[in-house]
This record gives sequence, C-alpha cells and structure tokens, in this order.
Amino acid sequence: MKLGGMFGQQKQLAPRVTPQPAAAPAVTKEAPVAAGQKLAQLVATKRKPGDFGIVWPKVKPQQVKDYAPITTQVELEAWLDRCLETGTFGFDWETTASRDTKERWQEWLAGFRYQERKDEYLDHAEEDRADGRRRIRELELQQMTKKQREAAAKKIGREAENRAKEWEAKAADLDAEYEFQREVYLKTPFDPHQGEICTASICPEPHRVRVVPIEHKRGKVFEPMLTREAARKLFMDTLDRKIFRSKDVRKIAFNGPFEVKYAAKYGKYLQKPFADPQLSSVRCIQLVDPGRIPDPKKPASGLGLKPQTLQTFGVQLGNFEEILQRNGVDFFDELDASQGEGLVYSAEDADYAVQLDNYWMEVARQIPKYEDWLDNIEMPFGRVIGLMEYWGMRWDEDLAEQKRQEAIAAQEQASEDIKQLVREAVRDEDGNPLEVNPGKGGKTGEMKAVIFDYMKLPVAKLGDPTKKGERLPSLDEEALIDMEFMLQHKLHDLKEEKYLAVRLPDGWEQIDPNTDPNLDKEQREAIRIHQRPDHPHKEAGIKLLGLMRKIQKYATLLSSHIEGRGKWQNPVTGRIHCNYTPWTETSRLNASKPNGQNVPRLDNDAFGIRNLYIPGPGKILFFIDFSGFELRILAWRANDGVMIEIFNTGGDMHKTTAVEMTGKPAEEITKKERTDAKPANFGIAYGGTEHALQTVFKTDYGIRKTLDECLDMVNAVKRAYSGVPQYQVDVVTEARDTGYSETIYGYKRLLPGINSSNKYERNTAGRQAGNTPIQGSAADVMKAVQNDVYDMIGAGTTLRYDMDELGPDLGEAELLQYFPLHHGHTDMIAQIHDEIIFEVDDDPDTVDAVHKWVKDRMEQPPIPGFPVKIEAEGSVGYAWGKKQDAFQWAREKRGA
DNA sequence: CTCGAACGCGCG
DNA sequence: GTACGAGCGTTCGAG
Repeated sequence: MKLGGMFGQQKQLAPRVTPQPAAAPAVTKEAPVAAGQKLAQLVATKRKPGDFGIVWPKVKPQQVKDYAPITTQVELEAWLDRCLETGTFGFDWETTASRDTKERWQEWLAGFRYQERKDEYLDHAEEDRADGRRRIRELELQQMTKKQREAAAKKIGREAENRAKEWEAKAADLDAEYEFQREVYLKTPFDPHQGEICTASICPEPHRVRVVPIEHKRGKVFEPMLTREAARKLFMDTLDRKIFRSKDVRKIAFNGPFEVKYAAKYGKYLQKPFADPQLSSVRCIQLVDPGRIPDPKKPASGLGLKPQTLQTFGVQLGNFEEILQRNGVDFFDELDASQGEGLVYSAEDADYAVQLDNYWMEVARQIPKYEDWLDNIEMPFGRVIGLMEYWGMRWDEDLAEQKRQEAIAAQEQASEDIKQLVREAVRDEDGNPLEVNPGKGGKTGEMKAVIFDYMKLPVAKLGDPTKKGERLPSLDEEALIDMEFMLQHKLHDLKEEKYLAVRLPDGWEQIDPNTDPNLDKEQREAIRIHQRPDHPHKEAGIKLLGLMRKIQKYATLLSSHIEGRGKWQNPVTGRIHCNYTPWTETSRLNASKPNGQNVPRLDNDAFGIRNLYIPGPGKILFFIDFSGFELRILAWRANDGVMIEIFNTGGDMHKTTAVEMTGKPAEEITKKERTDAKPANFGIAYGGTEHALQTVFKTDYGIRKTLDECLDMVNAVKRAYSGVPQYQVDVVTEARDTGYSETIYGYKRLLPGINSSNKYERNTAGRQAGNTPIQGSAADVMKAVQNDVYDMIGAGTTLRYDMDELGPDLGEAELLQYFPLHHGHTDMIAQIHDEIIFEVDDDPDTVDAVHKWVKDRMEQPPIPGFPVKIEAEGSVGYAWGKKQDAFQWAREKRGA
C-alpha cells in the first residue's frame, strides 16, 4: 500500500469493508494500539465530516458445521432450550406453494388446455399452408396466362401464409400467457396467503443449526405420525411457548418481515428483542461505507444474505433457484431437507443471519446511539411491516368497477370535448378542421403542438431547470392555471402580473403610454398591457385549458388510483396487500405495489376512491392520527417557546401566524386570514421560500399572491417563531461539522452536499439537514408506537391462546381492559406517516378499548421531559372515506 | 419491442 | 434555479 493511501485522507470517508478485515485501512493506518486505547484516541481526534472511525470487527474463521435435522418434539424442545441458554434464536423459513395453491394451479392448467390448444393452433397453421399449396396447384387446371397464374399464386400464397401466421401468433400468445401464469405460480411461496412453511431452521450460535423439515415429499419429516397440519401447529406452538414470547431471546432473521408475515399466518407474534441483519448492515453501510451502495434509492440491493456472506466471511452460499433447477423441481418441499444439499441450504441462512447480526452490531456500537436505535426502533419495526403486509386492506370490487366506468366516461367526455374544441378553433395546413389525439391525460406531443404552435397560447412556465437539455413549456397544473390567467389579463409574460396592481390614470384608454410625459415606468407598462387586444384564441384557449385540467385529473384517478390498485387484489384474500420498506432518506416508510400511502383524499377526488377500501365482514376500520405531528416535533427541536405554548394550551398555531402576518389582534382574524397562514406554517418545516409558498397558494388554494406578499408571510412566520430560523442555522452548522443530520432516537442521514462548493447543492443539503430531524423524528416516534402496538397484540393473543389451552380465567370485559389487542380482532393494517389504520371487530366495546389504549400510547412523551403535548385523534368508518368520531360512534352503537 | 428519462400528480 | 419525503402511470425516443 502506498503511504499516500494510508495517510492522505483528503477525501477519505470510512474504509471499505473486505472479507479480510486485517487489511482494512482503518486498522492499519495508525500505529498498532490496543482496541480500547484506539477508540478513546479516535473519539479525541477531530474527524472529517461523515467519518465514524470504525474499527472493523475481526472475522473469526468458519468452524466445522454442526448441521442436522430434527424430527421429534423432544429434540426440538432440547434445541430450543439451547437457544434459551445462548439467548440467541437465529431462524429462517423455507416456504412452498400451499396445497390449495397447487390445486388451483392444476385446475387452471386443466381449464387452460395448453398442449391441446397449442397443437390445435399449429395444426390450423399447417392446414392453411397446405390449403394454399393445394389451391396453387389447382391453378394449373385453369385457363390463364403464365403471368396471371404467377400473380394469382403469389396472392394465394400470401393469404395462406398470413392466415397461418395468425394461428402461430395465437400459439405464441398461449405460450406467453402460460409462461406468465407459471411465473406467478412459482412466486406464490412469497405470499403467506398462497404459500406454506415447509422447512424451518434454528440457530442458537454460529455454526450450529438444526433443520426441521415439516412437510416434504422426500426424506424424514418432523413428527411423522402427525398430519402435516398438526405437525406444523405443534412446531409453531412450541416456538411460541419457548421463544417468540420470551423477552430474553434475541430472534434474528435476515429480512425479518418475511418470517414475521408467516408467523402472523399462524397467529404468532415475536416479542423484542428482534434483530434483522439486513437492516443493521444496510443502515451501518449507509453511514460508514456509502460507496458500497450504488443506488441510494434501493440501498439493500446487492446486500442480500448471499452476497454479504461472501463479502464479509468469504463464504459462497448455495443458490435457491439453482438447487431447484438442478433437482428439476418447482418448490422446496419437493426436495429432501433432512440431508444433503436441502439440509445445508436451509441451515446456512440461519447460521449466517446470526453471524451477520454479531458482525454489524459490533459496527453499530461504534456509531453514536445506533445500537439503541437499531435494537429498539428500526429492527423490531420489521415485525410491524410484516404484520401490515400480511393483513392488507379489503377492496370493494363491485363499487370499484362502478367507479371505473364513471371515470372512463368522464375521461372520454373530456377527450371528446377537447377534440371538438380543437376542430372548431384550429385549421390544419390544408384549411381543414384539425384532428388531435389528446391521449389519456391530454399531454401528448400533438396537444403540445396545438397549444403552442397552432393556437400560440402564452407560455407560463418552463420545465425543470436542473435537468439537462432544452427547457420545454410545462403543462402541469400550475402552468395551466397561469396560462389561463395570462389569457384573461392579456399577459405575454407572467412577470407582467405585477403591473395588474398598478393604478391607472383616468382616461387611460386614450393615453399613449409611449409618449405621455406624466406617466411613470410602471404606469406605462400597465397601460400597454391594458391596451393590448385580446389573444385571438382567448375564449377557446381558456376553455381548452380548463378541459386539460379536467382530463388530467380523470386520467390520474382512473389509471393510478382505480385500475392501478384493483390489479393488485390478492387472489386468495381479495384484499390489497401493499409492500412497505424503510428505505427512505429520513427513515420514514415507503409503500409500493400498490402505494397504499397516496390514496386520494375525498376532498380531491371526484370518484371517492377511499370508499373502495372497506373493512372485512363483521369488522370496522379504526383510524388514529397524530394531530399537527411534525409541527409539534419542530416546536421541540427548535425549542420555540411560542410554538410550545400554543400546542400545550390548545392554542391555534395558524391563527397566531395570521396575527403576525396581519398585525391585527387575534379576535379580529378572519377565517380567510387563518387559511392563508396554513401553508406558510407547513412550509417552514421544509426551509420553504416565498417562491414555493406562492405556488402552493396558487395550486392548492386557488389564491394568487405576489412574491413580495409571500416573502412577507415567510418573514412573519420566522418572526412569530424565532426559534425555528435559529434552529435551521444551528442544525446546518452542526451538520457541516459532523456530516450528518439526526433524529430523536438516533437515525443518521449522511449529507455529503452540506460542505459542497456548489451553492445549490449546499443549500439543498441545508434544507435536508433542517427537515430530517423533524420528518425523521416523527417517523421514529411512529415506529416506536407501532412496535408497542405489535407487542401488545402479541401479549393479548398469547394470553387468550393460553386461556383456550388451560381453561377460561378472565372475562371478556377484563381482557379488553388489560389486554385490549389481539390477533384477528384488533389488527394493525396500514400506516400513513402520522396515521395508523386498524381493522377491528364491529363492536363498540372492542373499538373503545383499542381506541383508548392506542391513543394513550401515542400521546406518551416520546422521550422523558419532552416539552410538547402530543395528541392523537381516533375515528371509525365502514369505508375509508366515511370517517366519523370514534367515541361518538361507540356511544350511538351502544344506544341503538 | 423493450427500457428508461421526463413529466406530472396522488399522499403526509 | 430555490420546499422535505416517497411511488407510479403516460408518453416518447433511444437502442
């Protein structure tokens, strides 16, 4: 190694991890000292921003493996006792298509008649060709010239070939459909509603694993005298009794949500401690070795169990698909898991989950607060993800179809109106009415040509300046609003808007703005604008822009929110199970396939899509959300006395802001003035500017304000809550030093741009530094709450299960009072950042009990001494779009 | 024909 | 050129 590489640390962040950590630069760059001394020394040394001075864990060599199958309950109990001794339970499920799923597949195959239909199509193709050849031969018998015969033969041949090709295309479609369905079928083991656990492996310490083959077509299985259902139940019950409910055993699974989801299928809940080395590894790598993550949007990609085991321990694990392929089978349960590669494959995952957990938690301990955050917030939250994915939300298919038809009709009507309007307003080069294709959303190239080339409507806004290439005119909602405004007021440039406020002298119609000596510059401009003729397409243009806004709304609602959701309905549950991941920059959740966190609000949706989300039979939806959550967190983080006072005394922050903006006393603030203050308040948390505020007013509130007015408002907010701008300066200063921004429980977001020489990058990073502690702390607090909800559901479920087994003990009223939450009756099914959705028995006592417990938990101070009151509000509904107050509902229900 | 960029829009 | 975070559907052009 070159000396420059060892000591020249200009650009160095953290060293790269290698399979041989002895070679890692962090260990070798300084004189060898004892680890403790070294740590102390590193703490004392001033480090570069983003450098955590990690001492990479020493990797112990792999030992001879003790992998073996377990086939009896006695062996299982003994092995779990071992886990109790070590305090470690590394585990992994192998799953397969369930019997029902396999039956459904066989039925589908039978109905699809793949081979039969394919043979039929190909026969038809062959017949068509043969027929063509026969008819060409017949031409010989007819009276015609050679040339005629050749032409006729050519025609017949072409027609026959075309018919044959059509049959072959049908055969190809059949192939494609079969392949598609088969791919879907082969993925069913990932879905607990279509799959089943066939094998489990259990690791109490590195290198020692027992594999439990529960249901396999070959080899020994667990308790072979039992039915497979009974064996699986015995296995899960035993795990639950000895391990899952224990608060002393660390349950470790790589990609924990998957294991948790399958546990939920059997009504099992895993109490903390719960570890997932996928989370600990990626979270650590993001901070100490960010170069290892090529795509920050998908930080876990390339960091699965197998690549990590290779990179960290130098061990190449078996490949699942290859093993199946080599054995010529579709699913794992067709292999023997009691010996050979089936056994080894199962065992390895649990073994290396434990080893990776050990390794990365040693790294986490060297990052301030990270071990705590991972152990108490982030890793246990994987259980919540698994649970919410397991349940999903019921989707009202019939109503959805009705709404789909309505949306299609609305979209088509808007499309027809646009076409007709363009025909009337615009002629093509030949003087004929112009035919235009508006597409689904009215944003095709043809439409752009109509608007900007034919009609020459004014351009209000150009495309994204941060993107390379020419800035084309924008047609987003803001642009459409501004274009309409410009037509109304004869503006050629939006910058002229300010002249509309200029007071015109009497008789301005007759004044020549170019020569009159009594005018100032502004008056001249104003008169010039007012004296302009109307745009030749003023009326048609305004109508067209209105239609453009409508068709875009309909297109979005139809494609993304009706059709785009319905297609994800699970074939078994009929529900929509969206996926969640924690991979966001602020530690928030995200949701996908479909995104369950962006369902349109009723006030912005002509079709009421939230009403398509309904509870299951005998159930009701219970919603509870933090009120003003991020602003409360901001009040704490900025330590702003005024904001804290407002939130703690039930005051009205929007009104207070309005007072500062208008200079009027609080009693005289009008409803409009209060509404005006709202976006300004929300904006400050993002480091908002007057420009952004202006856009929000225009697009969300339909109010036009000048930049100066918006600037005044931004300044008013900063004056009213002086702690906030101070906080924003302080947090940036700190981030420039440390290289990161941090949340309440310790998540850290690296901000490489914070010291950039590029002003834009630096400012962006500065706003992120200010926002991350707010948005990220809100996310952390929500995760802590949901972790406790999960634990409570687990506790209630366990208690009721034990009562069933051991005989009744408590009455339902007591149960609801002390353990209000339990599986299958009070289920947590979704999270939308500051809101949790539950599906609960349609019973006022149950709803009240859940409401009371969850509200109380949510309103606890996030940390001791937290100065701001936290409030949560509950509501219920038989559809997402039909919320009512939860306490009132329960009262009425009891009365009825 | 497939894939990705650009654009636009839904949510907190 | 100036608001934070996220996912997805449509359109269009490159490969």
